[in-house]
Amino acid sequence: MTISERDTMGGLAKGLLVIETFTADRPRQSIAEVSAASGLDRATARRCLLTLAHHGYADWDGKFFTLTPRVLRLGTACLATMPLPQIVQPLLDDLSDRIGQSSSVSILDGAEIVYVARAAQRKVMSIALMPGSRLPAFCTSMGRVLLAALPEAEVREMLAAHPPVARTSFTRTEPEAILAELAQVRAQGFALIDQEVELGLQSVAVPLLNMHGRAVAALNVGLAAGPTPLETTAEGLLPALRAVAAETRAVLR
Amino acid sequence: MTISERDTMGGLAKGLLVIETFTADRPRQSIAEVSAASGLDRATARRCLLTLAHHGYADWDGKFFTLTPRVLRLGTACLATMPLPQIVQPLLDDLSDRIGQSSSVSILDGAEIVYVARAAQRKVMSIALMPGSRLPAFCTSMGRVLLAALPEAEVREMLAAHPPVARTSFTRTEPEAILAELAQVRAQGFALIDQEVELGLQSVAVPLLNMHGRAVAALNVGLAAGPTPLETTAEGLLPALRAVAAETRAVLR
DNA sequence: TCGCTCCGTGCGATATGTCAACAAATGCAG
DNA sequence: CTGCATTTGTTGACATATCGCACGGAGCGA
Repeated sequence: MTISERDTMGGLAKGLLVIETFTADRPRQSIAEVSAASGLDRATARRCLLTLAHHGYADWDGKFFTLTPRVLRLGTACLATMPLPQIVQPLLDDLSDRIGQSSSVSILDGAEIVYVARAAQRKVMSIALMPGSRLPAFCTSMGRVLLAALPEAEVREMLAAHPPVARTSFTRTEPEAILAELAQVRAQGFALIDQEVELGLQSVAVPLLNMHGRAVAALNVGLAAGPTPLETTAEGLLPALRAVAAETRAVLR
Repeated sequence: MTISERDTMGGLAKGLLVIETFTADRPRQSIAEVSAASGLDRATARRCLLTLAHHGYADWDGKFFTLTPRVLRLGTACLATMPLPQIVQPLLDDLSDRIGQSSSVSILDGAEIVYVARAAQRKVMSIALMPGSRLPAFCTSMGRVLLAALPEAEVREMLAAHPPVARTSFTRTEPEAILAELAQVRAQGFALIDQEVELGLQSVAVPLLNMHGRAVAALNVGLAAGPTPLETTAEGLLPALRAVAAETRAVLR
């Protein structure tokens, strides 16, 4: 059950590391840049890049490497293995249609939430969210719901390892304040976020439990901040959210 | 420029192959299953899987392996390196808003188109499309536009390598018919699809050219099939599509 | 020309793939 | 339930691939 150091392939891990060095800031990299970004030897980085290029995962103009859409296939191979998106997408579409707001489903990956399905309605967020998009867990409604399902010690560790960074003046960043919020979320069964991710954006999230009662994902709806208190608006939305959660429960494992 | 067999890492290629063996049909696989699906030796497949698990790309319950959302990060690393999605997303949002239909941008990857940005409006398609989703190029409006930009010999080869499969009774599958369509698309500068992907779904696409005049992507809008002839509806939509294409041209490389 | 950085390559040490053997698990027939 | 056949996971040994280091050469700016 435990993975011994002996039966693991360094080359594979290094190659994946190389892929991850490509970011929006560095879409085109030379061998030396990848080497610096990954900490690998230049010769090794070169072999990784050439391998990626040879198999169509990267393009090479003799100097710079770029990732190709072929790499996307890896990610979607993963999304495709999740039953969740397929199950919830129609429910999200329907939900968004009825309440007139964007709704999303995400799961937790470390200290981040990953969107796995989304029905966009009107645009309130400045950035486009899509399946695969990531946001920090600590300041999002879905993140709060998912963190609340974890042992407190684990969350404390996570916050220490990834110190919260404020995104707006509303963002709570002190670990103790966040843990207190989580306790409340745990008690009330939903999370409210008021402009902690982005100014003007509020949201409500509930956990999606599987058949064993474990929170495997979260469902939220976004709102444009208005004069109505968030609590009041949330009251109105929660039944619809809970209805979706109830519908999915039986089919999630 | 040419990649010699000597400077490639077998392990990396094999690991990526292993990741790609996970599909919607086979989300949970044992070592032997992966070995069979990838053609690798059981011992090798085991090492790949253990490596993936060790680095958080896979989960292991002692018997079956599953991919984790960590793998998604590879795909999004790739999406993030593309300037295209960020550039076109706001334009798509605006376009969809004005014409009241879903619009998307995709690029060509082999014989498939890959969605890189999308503004969903109402739901006409049975399956949810999202960035990263793939459809065959030969029967989609965006695919036709992108194939039309390729040398005919290349398309002919591609059609031979990936024989078209009919998705509806409207789908053209004979290579010659498709090539004829492509010639027309090339001549008129846009593509129309009438229920070749899915019954009840029509669409119009135009190429997005970069500053050098090369078609690097395609833009489309979907329509619910109705009594109005597709040509007529398309007439009305094309100016808006072309306006977006013109706006993006200067910034695409 | 010099100094610098970067790319490609040769080499010894090490990691790793392949193959075969083995043990445990599984399935099946009676 | 038993015995047998088959599949599966794991391990060991050996040949080979690959890593990381070091070096040489090319490009480039001063």
